[in-house]
Amino acid sequence: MTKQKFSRLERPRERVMQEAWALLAERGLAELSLSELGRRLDTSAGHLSYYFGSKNGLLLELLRWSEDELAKELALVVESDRPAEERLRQVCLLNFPRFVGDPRWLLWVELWPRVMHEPALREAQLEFDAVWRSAISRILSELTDDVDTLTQRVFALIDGLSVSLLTGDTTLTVDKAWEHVKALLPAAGAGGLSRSR
Amino acid sequence: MTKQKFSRLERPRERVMQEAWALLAERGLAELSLSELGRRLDTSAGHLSYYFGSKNGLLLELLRWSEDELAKELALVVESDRPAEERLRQVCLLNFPRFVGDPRWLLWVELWPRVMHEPALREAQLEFDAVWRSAISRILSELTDDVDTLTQRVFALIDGLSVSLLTGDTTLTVDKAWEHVKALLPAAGAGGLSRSR
DNA sequence: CACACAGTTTGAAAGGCTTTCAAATCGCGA
DNA sequence: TCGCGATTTGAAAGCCTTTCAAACTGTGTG
Repeated sequence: MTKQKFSRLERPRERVMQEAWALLAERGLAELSLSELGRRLDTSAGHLSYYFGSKNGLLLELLRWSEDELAKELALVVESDRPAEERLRQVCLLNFPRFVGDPRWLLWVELWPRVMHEPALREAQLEFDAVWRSAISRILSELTDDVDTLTQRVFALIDGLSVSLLTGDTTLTVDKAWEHVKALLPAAGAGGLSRSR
Repeated sequence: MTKQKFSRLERPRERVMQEAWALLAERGLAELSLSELGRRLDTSAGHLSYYFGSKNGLLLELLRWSEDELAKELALVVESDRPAEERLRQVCLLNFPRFVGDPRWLLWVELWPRVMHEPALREAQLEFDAVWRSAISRILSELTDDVDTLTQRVFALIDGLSVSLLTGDTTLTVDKAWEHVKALLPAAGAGGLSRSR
């Protein structure tokens, strides 16, 4: 009784993910329908709904798929022996949107307004958040005593910067975004932005 | 030829806004349909679509409606003669979500992922953002020389904190959120979070 | 080797949504 | 009072997701 549940789609699963990802990247969230996805994959919307439970189920799996991938790279970064600041920088670069409309952040943003009304989504949010939070927390513990406070601050700033990068704020670049995060770290070099007088 | 366009709905318009707002607050974005709204207002979905141009049109008007309201209060705060830090605090309190699932922030979050593909939405985003950005900017100019940089940083942090407040992060309160923003200001009192050694 | 059967796939149906449309209605200015 | 543009209605069109029965696998068993 080997559990062969869904096994037939196991290889194709990857294909579904990639196609959905591509669709998200080129057309945006509004255009991602199970119908359209089924059309592109030569299968039926009904089947996709069955396989993922629901459209939201697919979106969640898609987010999980990409977070799992990133988690591996994140572990490497966190465990490297570079200086804390450099590790934090790499975490930021890993987390920031790679380009305007990056599907991963599209999914995150889509998740937020639904979290209040759907416990399953809230759970997913907490689960994925925890990965990044603990990574940041571990690094910051080498730089500050009030780890929780600084982690919360850095995490929120990263979210805000990511939204700007996602939506295509032309005044912000990834490098600048990192500078903003770095500025939250305890004074290692130049001080804060004060008023010369 | 007095332009009476839409005048018949002008008074009822307020009622539409309020009902939509209430619906958003109690049931969330996923449940806000023109059909449901029409049902509650004893009119038809078709009419709402005609009047607002589209469902997105309604959402945009709803956001504009609430931003306009806040802009008035914002002006009062910015022009008051309290110390810069206190004015900034009031701006933050004005801007942060008032409760978990605050419709205004629900609308903001809904706006973001659509901005890349719909020029009209991008324009609205820039317009509304500018109001807050310039208010923050004006205040920060009293505290720092590099106004643009600090404004961008503060603005991003506020966004990130707002998302946390919106989704109901139990470890964050409005007061704590303000403390985070305050910590970005040039050292007026206690220094940053460094590591005691 | 055939068969049973759980698990998968299909295509159509159900029901909800937004948007469009023609027809009915309204109300202002002449 | 009438004409006419603007509004309102309700139904239709066309999309979507989800559900469902029916057909189809492939694997383990007799």
